[in-house]
Amino acid sequence: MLAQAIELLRDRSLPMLIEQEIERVILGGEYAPGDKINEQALALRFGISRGPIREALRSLDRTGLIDTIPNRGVFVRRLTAAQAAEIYDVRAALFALAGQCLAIRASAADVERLRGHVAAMDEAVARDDFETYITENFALHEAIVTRAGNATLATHYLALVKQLRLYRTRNLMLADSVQASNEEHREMVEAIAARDPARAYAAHFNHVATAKIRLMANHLT
Amino acid sequence: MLAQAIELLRDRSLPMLIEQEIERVILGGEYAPGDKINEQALALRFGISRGPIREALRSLDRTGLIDTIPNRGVFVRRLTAAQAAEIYDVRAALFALAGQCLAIRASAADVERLRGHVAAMDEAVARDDFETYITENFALHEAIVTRAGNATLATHYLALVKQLRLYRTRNLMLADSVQASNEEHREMVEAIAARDPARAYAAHFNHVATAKIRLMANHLT
DNA sequence: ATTTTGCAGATTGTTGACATTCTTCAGATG
DNA sequence: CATCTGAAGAATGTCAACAATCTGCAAAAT
Repeated sequence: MLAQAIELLRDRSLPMLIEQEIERVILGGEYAPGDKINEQALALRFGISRGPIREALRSLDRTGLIDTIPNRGVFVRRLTAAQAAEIYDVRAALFALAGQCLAIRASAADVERLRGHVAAMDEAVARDDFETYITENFALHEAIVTRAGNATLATHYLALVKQLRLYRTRNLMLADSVQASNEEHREMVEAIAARDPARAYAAHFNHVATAKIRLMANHLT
Repeated sequence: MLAQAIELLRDRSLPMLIEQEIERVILGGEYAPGDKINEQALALRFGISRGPIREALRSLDRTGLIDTIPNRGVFVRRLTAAQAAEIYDVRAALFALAGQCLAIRASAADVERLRGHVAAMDEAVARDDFETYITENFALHEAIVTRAGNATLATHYLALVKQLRLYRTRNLMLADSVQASNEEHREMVEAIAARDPARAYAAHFNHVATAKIRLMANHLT
């Protein structure tokens, strides 16, 4: 127990842990976009002083999850539809690059793993198990991005996805759109399996571009 | 004078100013990659306490300019050749997107401005004025990225360029490579002027990809 | 001779207190 | 009645001191 706690703090400082925790709180929806974040309240909640809290907030600010206004405080970032669209465009470019890279260097194990995620999503759709679908969906995207062999790419991509979680519309994925989305996944994975970089690039770009359109259409309702 | 200082602090807090200053010191080469950054020394240098210094460092850490090792301190980030190559690949993808976007929405004034930068670089090359060339070169890239109409894209692109400044090889641009580079600039700008997104995308991507090759070749010498 | 141990100094981590700024709202003013 | 003024309370900004950890080196042990 103690050894575990020590191990935890070996390369994770208190501000880093606090940052992770505040991020969880924000993305978990406990604070809504636009809400003010009170330093004292957080310090009290975690039983520490305001110093580490402030350090964590400076980091979250750079991550794009909060807005800091001097002498006014920090607020959960509020994304406009236009900003969300911007982020989707950048994300599409990065994801396409990831797909292209992975199509070049993917191992047989990589391909097998990706196919596993697609199959799991197929089953989840059949079972109307949306929770599993969402988990597997993220796992597939993360696997593609982290196995692409470019850590910088992965970092920036994941930062964008985090920011997008601040843009919560009625995010109820319609059953048929989910199925269509997984067809796109299949094309992505098969392009990678075929070791076809151009095809993978197109499939990955198209997937995010389509997701953007779906989201924007959803936004109008 | 006072009013100016007050105005400066209106939406720029002390930690933000300090962050900018530390960044300047790092990118200015005063600290070399791998060097340890002493909090106390910085606090003394700026005549403030360590609190704001630490906040600035947490932000710089997320920016990717420093590495933080708990209980050991912060160090100027050291980029390997492989990491620099990674960053170039991501940068190429983002810059290509910027070129594509700008080709769609550029105003006549935008095109004129871009052509002005290219012309200034032509003149600088003729005069062997490398300093001006570098300034204009950055100005052109920044103009393209900020006028592309996607703030997220600009933010991430500029962050990558900042990181690349940590990778200093013998960065003496050879005279003919500079001229070749400006020919690429001309093609980029003319593609934008022609309002041809696909051509602009290709020209911008090619420019960064070529720059990467030049840098990597340079690295082997 | 090599490794280990154990200080002493230096550096990072954290805290609580104080200074400054902002927010709120009641009361005054036109 | 609307607007302005200004004090009280609360929140952010900064600091200096203390605690915990690391580094370097000398002395001891194998």
